Amino acid sequence: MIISHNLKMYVQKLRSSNLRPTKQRLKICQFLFDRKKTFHFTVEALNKKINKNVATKVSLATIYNTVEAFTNAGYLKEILTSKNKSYYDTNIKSHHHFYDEGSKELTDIHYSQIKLSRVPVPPKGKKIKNLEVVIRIQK
Amino acid sequence: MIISHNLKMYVQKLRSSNLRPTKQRLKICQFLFDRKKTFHFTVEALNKKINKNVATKVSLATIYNTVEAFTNAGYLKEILTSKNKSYYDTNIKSHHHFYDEGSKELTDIHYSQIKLSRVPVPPKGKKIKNLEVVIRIQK
DNA sequence: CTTTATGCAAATCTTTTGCACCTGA
DNA sequence: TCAGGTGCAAAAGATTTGCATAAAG
Repeated sequence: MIISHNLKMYVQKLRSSNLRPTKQRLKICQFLFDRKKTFHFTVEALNKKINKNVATKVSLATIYNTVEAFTNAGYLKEILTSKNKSYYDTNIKSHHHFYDEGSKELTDIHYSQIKLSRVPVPPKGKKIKNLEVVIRIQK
Repeated sequence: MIISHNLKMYVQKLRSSNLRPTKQRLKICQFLFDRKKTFHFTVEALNKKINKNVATKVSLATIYNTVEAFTNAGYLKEILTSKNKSYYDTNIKSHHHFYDEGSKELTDIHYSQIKLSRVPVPPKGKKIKNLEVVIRIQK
């Protein structure tokens, strides 16, 4: 296991969200956040990457639990797509996506690339949590 | 089975998409399109409704096949949501949705309610198929 | 008669759950 | 110690697939 100099930071981060900094969670934090660029992933893909060539594997259930916990804590954002697979994004800033139906790949669209000049009022008693634009593209 | 005066219309519609007008497809057409308002559904819900109190049931596999065929033919639109369930919409016109995370319900937003003043250029070799805005709401 | 669709059950895939064991505070 | 987390395997839920039968053209 690679020891990240960011480990302490992740411990704090987890603590501040009332999540115990367990080995598994820290490992997943490092994998997700020790990088220059944000990225998209599915749980299946994350599981494969995390458990590739390691002695002690993190169980799939724990990966599911952790991704959900991180999403609730605001470390990850779930991306809307069609079809039955959940995509997550380590970029939690407001932004949008191209979704290529052929390759099923997602590409970020920077927030400033889309401008909404008119947004509807939410139904009574509800407030807007977020707004996502997905542009489906094809050849 | 209720005989719709729109039956002939559906036969034509199916033929024009190279889909054989089978009993099952016509039944589903009637259920989906013989109404004043468009609506959203999941395959599971459609299956229940179609097969409620009928002598000869349409099999679930056929319902899946038909929904896919109708989507490819442009009679239905798949809606983007989180989580592993596909929603379809009989409203194929460009429009958007509120998605209530609590109740998991979708509400239409008329396309004129949202105005985009800036839309990005799609990647090379690709073109925009459609653009959807999903506004997540919560209490 | 030939092609395409249907029905059923089994298979697959993703996600959730129950529960015994472990671990961080 | 003890509440919360993990691992495993089983269960659940959604969708797909294979194949024999039936219906459409």
